[in-house]
Amino acid sequence: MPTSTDTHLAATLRIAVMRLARRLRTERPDTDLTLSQLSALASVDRHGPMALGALASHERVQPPSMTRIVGALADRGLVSRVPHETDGRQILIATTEAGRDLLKEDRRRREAWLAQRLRELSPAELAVLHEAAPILEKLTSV
Amino acid sequence: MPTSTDTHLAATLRIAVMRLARRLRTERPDTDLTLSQLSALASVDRHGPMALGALASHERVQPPSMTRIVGALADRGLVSRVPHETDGRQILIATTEAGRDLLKEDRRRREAWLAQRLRELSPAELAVLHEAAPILEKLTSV
DNA sequence: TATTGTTATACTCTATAACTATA
DNA sequence: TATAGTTATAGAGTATAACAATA
Repeated sequence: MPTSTDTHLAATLRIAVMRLARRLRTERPDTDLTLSQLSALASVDRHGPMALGALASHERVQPPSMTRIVGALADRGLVSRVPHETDGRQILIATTEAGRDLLKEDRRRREAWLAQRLRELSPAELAVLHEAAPILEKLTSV
Repeated sequence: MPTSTDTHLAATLRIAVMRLARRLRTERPDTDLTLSQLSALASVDRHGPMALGALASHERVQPPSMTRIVGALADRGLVSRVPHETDGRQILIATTEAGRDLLKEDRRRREAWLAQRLRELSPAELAVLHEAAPILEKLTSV
C-alpha cells in the first residue's frame, strides 16, 4: 500500500510542480533578454565572478556560444569583463550593479504573482505549505 | 507579520518549485524529439484531435512553424493528419498508438526519479507532501 | 472576399572547426 | 605544446511574407 501511494503521489506532485513552474516562468517581465542570457547572468550573480570557460560548462553551452552571450550582456552593461590577475588568457565575467538590479526586479515580479495566490489560501493551507517547502527543497539536494 | 511570512514563503516556495521542475525536466529520456515537438505531441494527446491552426495558437507558435513540427512528428508516425469532415481546408492532427506509447514512456521515466526520492523521505514528510500536493495544484487553477 | 494551411525566404541561436594569444 | 578565448562558417528552429485551395 505505501508503494502504490508513493507512486500516485509522485505522479500528482510532478504534475503540480511542473504546472506551477510553468506559471512562474510565464509570469516573467519581458526583459527582452533571451533565456540563455538571463540564465547566464543569474549564474554569474549566484556564483560570483567566473572565467568564460567555466561559465560555459556550467551553463552547458560551448565556449563560442558563451562568448556571444556574454557579449550581448556586456553591450547592455549587465556584466563586465575583468582580466585574470595572473593568467592573461582568462577573462572573468562579473555582474554589474545594473545586472544585479535587473535580476532583483525579475525575481520580485515573479514572486509577486505567487504571493498574491498565497494570500488567497486559508491559514491551514498556508501552514501545510510552510511545512512542505523545506521538504521540496530536500528532494533536489540529492 | 503574516504578510512578511507570506513573502518569505513565496520566495522559498518559488525556488524549491523551480529547482524541482528543473530536475524533473532534466530527468528526461533522450527521445531525440525537440521540446517543441514533444510539447505539441503532448497537447494533441491531452486535448484530442485538433486543427493545425488551433494547435499552433495553443502552442504559441506560428502556423508555418507548426506545419514543420507536425511534419516531423508525422514522419516518425507519432501523429496522423486526418482531413476535416466538412471543411476541406482544415486538417486534424491526432496522436497515433506510437505517439501515445512514447508519451507514456516519457512520463514513466520522469516519475521514476521522483518516486525514488520520495522513498527516501520519512512517513511524516510524505504525509505533509500528500496534503501539500492538492494545494499546489490549486495555486495554478486560477 | 475571408480563412486554412503551405512554400519561400530571412533571422536568431547554437555548434564545430580554425585561428590568435598566452602559459 | 597545451590552454583560453575569439572568429568563421554551418545547421537547427522559428518568424514574416507570399501563395494555393477551399468556404
